[in-house]
Amino acid sequence: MSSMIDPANIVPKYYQLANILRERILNGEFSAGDVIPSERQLEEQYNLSRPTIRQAIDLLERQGYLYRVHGKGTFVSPPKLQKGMLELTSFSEDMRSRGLEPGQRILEFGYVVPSPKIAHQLGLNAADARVLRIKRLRTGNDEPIGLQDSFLALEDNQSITREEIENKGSIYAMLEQKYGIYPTEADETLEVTLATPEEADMLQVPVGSPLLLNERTLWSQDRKAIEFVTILYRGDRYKYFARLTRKW
Amino acid sequence: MSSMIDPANIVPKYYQLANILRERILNGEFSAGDVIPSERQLEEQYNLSRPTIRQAIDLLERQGYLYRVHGKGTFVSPPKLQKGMLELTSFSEDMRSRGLEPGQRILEFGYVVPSPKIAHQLGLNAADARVLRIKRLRTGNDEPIGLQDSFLALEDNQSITREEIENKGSIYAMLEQKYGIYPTEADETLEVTLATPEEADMLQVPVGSPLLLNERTLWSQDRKAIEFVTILYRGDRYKYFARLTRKW
DNA sequence: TAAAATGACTGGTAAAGACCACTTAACATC
DNA sequence: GATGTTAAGTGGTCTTTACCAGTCATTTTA
Repeated sequence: MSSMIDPANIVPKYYQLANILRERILNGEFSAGDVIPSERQLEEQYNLSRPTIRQAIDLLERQGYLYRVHGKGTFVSPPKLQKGMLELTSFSEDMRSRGLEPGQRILEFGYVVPSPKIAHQLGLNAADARVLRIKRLRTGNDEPIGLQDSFLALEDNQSITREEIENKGSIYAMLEQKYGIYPTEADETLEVTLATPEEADMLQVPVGSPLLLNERTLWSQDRKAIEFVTILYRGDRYKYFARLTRKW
Repeated sequence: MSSMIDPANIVPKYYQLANILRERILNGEFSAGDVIPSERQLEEQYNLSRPTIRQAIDLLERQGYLYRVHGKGTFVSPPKLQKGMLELTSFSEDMRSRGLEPGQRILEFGYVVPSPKIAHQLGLNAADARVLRIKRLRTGNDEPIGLQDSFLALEDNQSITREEIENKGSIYAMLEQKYGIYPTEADETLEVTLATPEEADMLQVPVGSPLLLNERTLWSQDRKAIEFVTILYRGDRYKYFARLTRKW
């Protein structure tokens, strides 16, 4: 037995159980395609009621670790489908997952009055709003990859400094640490554009080269718009990836 | 009261309740930001136990219609975030959601031995496998939009005819009706390419025009790979859209 | 021998009751 | 008047119990 449930722990039992089971999967005790113990067996093993067991399995099913087959059992998902559904990756996370070292050069930093389009995307009144604009050249292994133009809707009591951006790199990691807000939902579009002279210069490609334009609006867990960001990727160096799901 | 629970119905009660509540939201009875009746109130209104009520609300929460706040209540999500997570849209659904009438011209149809890359994507042994290849020119309002090349991994007892494709249009709708399999998960990549002479001819664009290449592997609810498909979109006519989430 | 029924497993749905944790507003106190 | 306190409301967790609905190997039956 890898571990047991601690009734005194503040962490809910179903959550503790989910963690234990996830461990047992990741440790290789259960591997892809294996049946895990039935709900009745887990009930005995961990001394929990079946609803609690089911709650834990529900969680792991939504996270992509397990899937159930009525009448047969609960099985471990193939590794392809693990790693948590879909990741709202920041540029930094994205680069690292591709084995590249993320870097950046800050081109603009400061508060601006948002354009009507951006105000609309962020659900703000253009009139009295001000948003933090951060424009950066993003690199992977020191090669230019994308031009990122970010517009952040911060609350009055929230702030981000240029230094923090320079040190941390990831805005999301910072918002999470400082204010406990993190992205939970995003609308994203991708389309093809051709490099303007200015863009071509920054990205070090010929004028008119095909680029991948990614626009994204991000919402936090309390349903407030956090950010509207556009990223212009070099067409020859970047491939967008997403994992889609529909499991209701 | 819009409707009541039918205990005799084969549809689970929690599912019936979720449908009723979704109706009440979409009808405008509850609007964005409103509190819906508390779980105890719903318990009385619909004569159900609280676990059942919670199961229904869980479902609507995952679908993005509601969100809960501990100690305060359950609220209707802003319309932006409704419409269910992320939709694995077929080309047909995709076009219709953009207000365009989907059309197609079948270019190739038949069983082929998959290339190593495609066999790998579908988790097959290239040697003894055969997959159904369907290559189509897809149109919106009769204008060419994309070149779709689809490779389907069908079971021995499953088949799709050219006529069915011509009449139905959507492969997914057909697989669901005939065999009860439907896509639940997909890996998707997008990148920029330039039109080859052949592609340019089909899509009616100049040779070398920028195109958006979308590659997708689809899995069914039982985690079997269903399809690997590439779609080459005209860069000037198509914008990819996705809604991303991370709500565990 | 082959088909049909059985039974023992699996997960799926549902009820009723209890207590905890968070939020809010009304109330009592200083 | 400002400040704590309390109580009632909310969703969050958990147990116990029951029965339904698929799956599959075994047994019975034709």
